[in-house]
Amino acid sequence: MRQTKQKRYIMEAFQNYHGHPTAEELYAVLSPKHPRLSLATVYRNLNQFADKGMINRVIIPNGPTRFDSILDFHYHAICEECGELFDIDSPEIRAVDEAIHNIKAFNVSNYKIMLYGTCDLCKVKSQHLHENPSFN
Amino acid sequence: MRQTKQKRYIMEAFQNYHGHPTAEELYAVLSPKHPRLSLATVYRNLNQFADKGMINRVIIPNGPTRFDSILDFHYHAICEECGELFDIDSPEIRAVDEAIHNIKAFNVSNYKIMLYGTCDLCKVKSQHLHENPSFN
DNA sequence: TTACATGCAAAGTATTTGCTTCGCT
DNA sequence: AGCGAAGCAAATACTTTGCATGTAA
Repeated sequence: MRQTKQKRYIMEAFQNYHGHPTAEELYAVLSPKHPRLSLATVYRNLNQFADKGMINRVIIPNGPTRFDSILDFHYHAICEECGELFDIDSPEIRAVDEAIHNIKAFNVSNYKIMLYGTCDLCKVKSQHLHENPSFN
Repeated sequence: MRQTKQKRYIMEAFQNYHGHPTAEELYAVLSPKHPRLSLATVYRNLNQFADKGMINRVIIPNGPTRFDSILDFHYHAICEECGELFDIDSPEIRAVDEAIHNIKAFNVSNYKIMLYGTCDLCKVKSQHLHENPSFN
């Protein structure tokens, strides 16, 4: 993998990005400063980084692929209220992973899991709304 | 949901289809007998059936959505050799489901999981190849 | 210098939608 | 009769690819 300034720009923008950007989102950040950068290059490089294991691809059902800088073990969860993607880890999640490794059938070598629920912020919001319907 | 002959054709083709068809695959089966049937109608009806809980939508990472007639609890697994999608159930899989229900964070209300491994047929094939490299 | 990367536009894949017409109920 | 559904084509969303040019090693 050859060093290019595009690769550096993309990796830098990715690391400064809070959350889990899509290729388009990174392109939107980079495009103003680097008008000649093309979306295809962003896609190509993010895919290359992911293939090399430098970053994580998070496939979203019914949505664009997002990328994740956390390489350590964790799960992903989508908040059904706000649509945001979150990184999740806990002892209970380790227990899920362990249970999956116990599956004997099918030579299971790998898996993808996506959790759906409510993030902390949306949980608080709906509580306030419940207590005071004019809250927004 | 209004009764139409298209709905009947699609549901019938779906039930006669062995495995997990995509909208395109069902359309390919139906199109010769019903040349006026449109792919959009197949999509619209499969989505309607799924929304009504009559059939199951199986979202495939990097691939077209497949549909499943089994409504009972089970998981899905993709064979990494042949690409086929399989229905899976076993006590170990129930244990995974249980472990997921034990997750306290994020108010997890739902999840999607896809297992990757090797199906029985491909397992046998690769054993034969191992024992006799000319096997095919 | 040469092989890989980029930019750009075009194509690809999967699916949905606008709109007119059709046909259940 | 009225309104949801079908047919068709076009649009959409996301992503990849072909090809000429650029540039890192």
